[in-house]
Amino acid sequence: MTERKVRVRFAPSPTGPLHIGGVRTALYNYLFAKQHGGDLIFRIEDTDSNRFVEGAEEYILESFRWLGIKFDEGVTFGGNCGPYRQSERRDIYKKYVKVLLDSGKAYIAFDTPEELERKRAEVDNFQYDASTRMSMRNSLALSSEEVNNLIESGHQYVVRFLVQPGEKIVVNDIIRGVVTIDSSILDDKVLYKSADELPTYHLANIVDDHLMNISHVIRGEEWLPSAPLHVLLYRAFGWEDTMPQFAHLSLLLKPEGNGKLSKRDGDRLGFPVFPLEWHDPKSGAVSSGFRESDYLPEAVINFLALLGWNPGDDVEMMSMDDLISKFDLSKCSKAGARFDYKKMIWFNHEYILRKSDKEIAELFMPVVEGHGVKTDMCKLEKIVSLMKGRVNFVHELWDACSFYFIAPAEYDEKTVKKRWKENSARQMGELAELLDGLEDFSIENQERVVHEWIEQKGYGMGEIMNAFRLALVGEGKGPQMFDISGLIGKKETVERLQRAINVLA
RNA sequence: GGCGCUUUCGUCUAGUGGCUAGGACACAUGCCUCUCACGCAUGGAACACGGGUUCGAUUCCCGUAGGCGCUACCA
Repeated sequence: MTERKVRVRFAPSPTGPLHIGGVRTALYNYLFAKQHGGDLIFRIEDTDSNRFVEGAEEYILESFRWLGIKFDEGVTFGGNCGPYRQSERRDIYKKYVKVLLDSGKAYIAFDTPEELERKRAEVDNFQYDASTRMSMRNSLALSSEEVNNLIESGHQYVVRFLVQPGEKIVVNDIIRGVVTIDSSILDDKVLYKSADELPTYHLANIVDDHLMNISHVIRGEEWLPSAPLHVLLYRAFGWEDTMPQFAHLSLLLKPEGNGKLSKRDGDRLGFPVFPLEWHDPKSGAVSSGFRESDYLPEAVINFLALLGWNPGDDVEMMSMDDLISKFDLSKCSKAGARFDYKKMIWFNHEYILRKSDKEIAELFMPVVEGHGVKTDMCKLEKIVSLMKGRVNFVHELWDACSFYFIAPAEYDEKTVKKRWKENSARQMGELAELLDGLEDFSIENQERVVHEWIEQKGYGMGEIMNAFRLALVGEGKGPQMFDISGLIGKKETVERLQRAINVLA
């Protein structure tokens, strides 16, 4: 077999925000394409006009821009296989529906949805297939005259695929190996609806993948049961020799309990399941997104890549380039993976640690300004360097370090009880005087002078430092004391000391 | 119900016909220390069950059970 150029696609339906499982599928497609120097195509599968949601397509595109997943071809990206929106490919599908009809591989059926509904209610496990099709209203059971009359009198119809029973169909899956099923369990799937002149997923999918030269279909496990049908369709068109290779990915499951991951889990446990915040145009409901919840895109990518795939070594921190070089479809796990959002938070922490102080300071600046504080980048970078290791999210930096900008309005009761002793007011008074007299207010000099003074007076290091901290911070937290006083400056340090003495005395 | 997929610590997973079954998250303890964190160290914690095959099965085979998915004129 000649080596084919790798061409893969991500083909969502514009029915709402992009689920995080879909993001992972897109990511795996991207990694696979880039590793093989291939193309990733963005196709919109909007063959169900009833489920179209305004803004969904733009949302999906924006999500991938944020995550750094790039497409080579498709809707908004151009390419030679367009149009890439299925609703704009009606004429193409009609042509292939006719091919199937003419060759007897498909037939026309007039049964209305209501009739089928009734049938399903009457007959247990009713299925439109070899065992039932001759008793239904279709072009196999009716005379061609009747069929023509029905069409000409304006009856709506569908085109169904004619499945021959009793055949073993083999699907070769990169992740799961050989999957064999009996064609008898398949039903005569609807491929086309005259009502909206659009195909269903199955037909559109096969025609497009063929016409767009797709080499590998990497998609969710929910498609595995229909893979045999797809094989049959490739065969019916005579395209079996260029049929793409399949890889069916396991699904993402709830962090706890049973079932697949849903938006409700995120709401309940406090994490997003969508890349970006989504405002539902109909209900007005707002769903949180990773971006707005302050996750770094690199962290989301890294976490998602490892959910259902593992390079086989112990390395967990990987950039997009690392992932591209290491990714391996055959190493994807077969079983579903629970969405371990706590580990994702850890990844975010690690990425904050790895980013430069400057990068984090730039992300943090709007948060600071949002609290009505004006500061300069230089100071903020210093603060970030002292504090970034303590947080999981950039916005948490504010709670961790607001004391750099704002003097404590009150003093934490428990800390006061523990750290503010009988002698504290007097000692802090001495300290204020000592620091106020300092010419050189550098961290090093403060430290030297204060330590000398503590030793000379015979004070305890802890009693002084903890009371000092309470005065500057308002509670018992923060980095080394002189890193605080040094940054807020002599005047502010002395003022805060004096205020504490007055309030707590 | 039918069909298919699947099963290693609580979670994500590595791995093997013979190993003290490895790593990470989470959890616990300790160290560090002027506090709170970070960090570091240590610890507990798994081969779903029952039959085979085999000198020996977590690993191979068959069942059972659990989990997941599909079963639309949705994707």
